[in-house]
Amino acid sequence: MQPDSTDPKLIDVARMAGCSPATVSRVLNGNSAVNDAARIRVIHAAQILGYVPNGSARALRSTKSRLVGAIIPTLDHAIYATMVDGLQARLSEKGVSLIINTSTYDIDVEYEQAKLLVERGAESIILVGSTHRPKTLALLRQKRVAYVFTYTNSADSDGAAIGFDNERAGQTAGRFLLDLGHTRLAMIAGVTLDNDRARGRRDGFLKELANSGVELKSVTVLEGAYKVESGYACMEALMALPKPPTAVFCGSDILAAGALKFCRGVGIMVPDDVSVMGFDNLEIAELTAPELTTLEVPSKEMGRIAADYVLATPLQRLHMRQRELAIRLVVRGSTRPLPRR
Amino acid sequence: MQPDSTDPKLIDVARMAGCSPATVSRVLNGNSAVNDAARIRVIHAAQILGYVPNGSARALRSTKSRLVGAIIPTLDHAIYATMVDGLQARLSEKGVSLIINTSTYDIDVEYEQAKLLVERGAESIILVGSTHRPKTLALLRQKRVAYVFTYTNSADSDGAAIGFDNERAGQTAGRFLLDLGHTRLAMIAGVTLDNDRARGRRDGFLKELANSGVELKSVTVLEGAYKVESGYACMEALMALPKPPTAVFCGSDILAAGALKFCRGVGIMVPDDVSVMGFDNLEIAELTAPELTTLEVPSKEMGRIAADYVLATPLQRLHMRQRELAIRLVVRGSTRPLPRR
DNA sequence: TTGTAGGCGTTATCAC
DNA sequence: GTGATAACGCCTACAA
Repeated sequence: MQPDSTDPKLIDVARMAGCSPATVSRVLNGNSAVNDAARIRVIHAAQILGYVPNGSARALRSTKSRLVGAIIPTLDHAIYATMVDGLQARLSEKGVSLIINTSTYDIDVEYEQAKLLVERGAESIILVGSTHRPKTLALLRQKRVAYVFTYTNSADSDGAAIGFDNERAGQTAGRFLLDLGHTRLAMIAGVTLDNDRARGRRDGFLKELANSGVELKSVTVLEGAYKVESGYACMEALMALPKPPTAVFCGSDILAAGALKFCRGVGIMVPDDVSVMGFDNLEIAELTAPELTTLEVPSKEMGRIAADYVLATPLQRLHMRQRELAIRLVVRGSTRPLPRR
Repeated sequence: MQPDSTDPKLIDVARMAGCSPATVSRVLNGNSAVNDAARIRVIHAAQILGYVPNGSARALRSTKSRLVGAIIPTLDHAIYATMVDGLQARLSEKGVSLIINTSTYDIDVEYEQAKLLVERGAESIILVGSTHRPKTLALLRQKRVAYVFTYTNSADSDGAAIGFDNERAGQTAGRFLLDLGHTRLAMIAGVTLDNDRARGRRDGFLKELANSGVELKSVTVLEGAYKVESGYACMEALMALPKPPTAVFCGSDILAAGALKFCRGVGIMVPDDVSVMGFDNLEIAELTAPELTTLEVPSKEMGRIAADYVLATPLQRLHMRQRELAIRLVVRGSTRPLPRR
């Protein structure tokens, strides 16, 4: 917004309404009691002049910015876009604006963006996962910016966590495939570097297999970025093994969709030749052929709950610091019991 | 950010560096010449103190907020999420923050959000399409906020447009299907109310058919929200017609995917029984079976170009006000020539 | 090259 | 219930 001498300010509204700036401010903020007649005049004057308050001045004087920040890995993954959609919708209802930043899964980039958000006066920041640079969290604490981890259930001492137990989710997947009778298993995981969610899912999956007596050295785990091509390439590698798996757990529906695509291309039948399981329950999970068995992650709800948390008072927050959401197993056509041979 | 007496301010940095606030400001803004020794001392002091500038005070004093707003219909549609991803990435490189708002396709909601963005001091605003409330644009003009339309090629007198000709895109789709020999055609369009993009695609499609002598009253056009279920339901309705179409153009890949899903469920073969064409070239277009023939919309690029526009100086912008991007036809397996009977 | 001083638009603290 | 008045933290002439 360019400065402009004709741009009406609060003082102009006051003049037109025949009162002091203080009264206008009171009306605008709905705070203390103001005479009804005066209130009407102020509202009317503001309307006529097309007055729009200056948020910067407001923030400066009141130390309340009504700004919240979010740093997510990317918006190109529906799971995060949906979370942000829910977050924004809820914040918007309360007149709070959301600044969004993507870190491309890089926690150093995340730090830089956190700094910028602090500078902009963000009152709270939503982060993804629980793996962050110590200096990032130190900065937020020092500047008294509330922060929330999402997609995880492990909060640190100062922040909150809204999400689920990725390790348990991985176990659930493992159990499901084991119960189907599969013993030759493999996993296409997301990149686990600096990514507690991907790591948790993998560890939980392997743990469940080990608990059931599966030899872990027989379980191939490949890692790939959350892209269709990665899923494709990893599935190709898995099926080229001397003893290919009969069931593959993928760390994301995107990877699973890529795996399905590979199978379709080379004539491998899913689920007859191999069962494929995804994670997230994205829209695509219902569009592939066969449709994907997967674990549903409540992204939209997570965004809404994160919004509720940051909108709450510090006192209310105490009861909201740990919020674990349920993960639902969605069984569709991409998995089946291991046939007896 | 809560106020705090121990929170270092610019003046504290000045004291520690043994210089005046003005010098600190100059160093921070990299403006005028400052003695190297002093510069070093300032940077060092800021570092030690963990100084973070107050964006509100900066914005208030300099009337430059380094804030840009975007109002999009939803983040649950990959096409917008991707555009925002590109937009944010580019803005971030220049230290500009992005506030994002979703309008849920409602131009009255859009107006409210524009007001809030103006209040926050957004210097520019990215909008989708060219259909907006007159008062929305009037507000932006009055407050001297630059605005950009995306996904369209029709700018108004003050704004810029970065996108493509939806009508021509619709024609392209029509021509493609006609050239394949189809004459019994139908369309599953997006909701056209207040949506120039959906309307343009539909009108262009019908225009091309009419130009080629197709009786328009024989062409069924259904409208549905951009959801899988809508595509499914509309396709169901189309195939129940006395003379079902042999080719269906969908206003979005989402709708097309829903259409495909319906066909798969009831055993209608695509493309043998009916050709289905999408729009957008989303990731899902390569994941369905058969894969979707579609028109590629350069969402990511649009976001980047929109960012370049708002980052440009007013003078540079003059050459960037209309930017038409190419739409590419992507032929895959969901369409085929009409077999001779 | 550096410092001083004034004010950006608003809200909080007082008196009245 | 209302009005002066003084900041909030920073930038930017202008002066030195």
